[in-house]
Amino acid sequence: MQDKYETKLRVRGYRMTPQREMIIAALTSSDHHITAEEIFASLHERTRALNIATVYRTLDLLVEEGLVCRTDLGGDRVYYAPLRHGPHIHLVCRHCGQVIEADYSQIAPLKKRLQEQYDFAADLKHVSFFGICETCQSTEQVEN
Amino acid sequence: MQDKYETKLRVRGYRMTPQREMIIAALTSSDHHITAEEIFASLHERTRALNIATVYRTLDLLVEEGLVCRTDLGGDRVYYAPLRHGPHIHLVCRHCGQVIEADYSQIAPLKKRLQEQYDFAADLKHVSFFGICETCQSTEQVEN
DNA sequence: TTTACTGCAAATAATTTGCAAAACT
DNA sequence: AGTTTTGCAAATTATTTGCAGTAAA
Repeated sequence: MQDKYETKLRVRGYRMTPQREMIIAALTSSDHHITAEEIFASLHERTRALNIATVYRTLDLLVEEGLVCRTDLGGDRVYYAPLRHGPHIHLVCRHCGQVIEADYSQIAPLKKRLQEQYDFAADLKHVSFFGICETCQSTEQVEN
Repeated sequence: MQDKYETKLRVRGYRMTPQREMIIAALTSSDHHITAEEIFASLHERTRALNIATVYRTLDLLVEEGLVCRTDLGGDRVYYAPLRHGPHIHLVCRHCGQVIEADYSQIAPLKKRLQEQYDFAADLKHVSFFGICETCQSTEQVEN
């Protein structure tokens, strides 16, 4: 699985290093969105051969090469995820922080309408929407 | 126009100060989204009786009181705008930075669908979508 | 007079960067 | 060997905060 990433990077002229291998492994083994800091923390407890700056640089590289998706899930940290699932929507609960992944087909009509009516080519492939999830709706009052 | 803001704040027990007046005036007179730094800069060139920290604190207050909308338009700064228009969508061009305001009705169906299918109450009142605007589409290649 | 509000300067905190040393190919 | 990549530590930058002084009410 990580092999694909490594092969692509090699083919494109990048070098493969233990650090990059670790980071890719951490990314692909996590099935959720993950921050640079989380990747660093999970790896750093085993080996000291990794620096947080390298994590950021590698993530930037992976995003630029289109192998990883960078997502804003609110808050101050940026999240990363492998692209394997393809486009999807993030439904981020403001109360419990849970992230539900909704089907991309949900916004296809919207994308079409924005193009037609505003001539705007919206990139909705990894959009995040904020709100309140089912569980928290029953607990909290909905301010909507 | 600003009077409404000031009245509401007074009624809710807040004090009215020259600084808050200035900030509210700057916000309401700007018909676009504006950053804290921009507000500060525009006011500070006339009077030294204003501090950037006060701008941030006042904006926080106005947002908490529901009088101003805080919006993430990508990039590292946060944008603010008076709520007068009511809910709307921001279409942010990644190329030229232009922000088109699209009608909220565009996403009403999406909101409904997310509620039905995922039991998720999405807050889409001031959503931003990133993409390429008409002008830039003809200039640039569309990576979509 | 009371206590909210402001100014100032220092603190945060995620991310970035310069540069010399290390290590892929 | 030659160039990319890394580690380290310092820089960046929007925003926040502690605190003492100022000013609404």
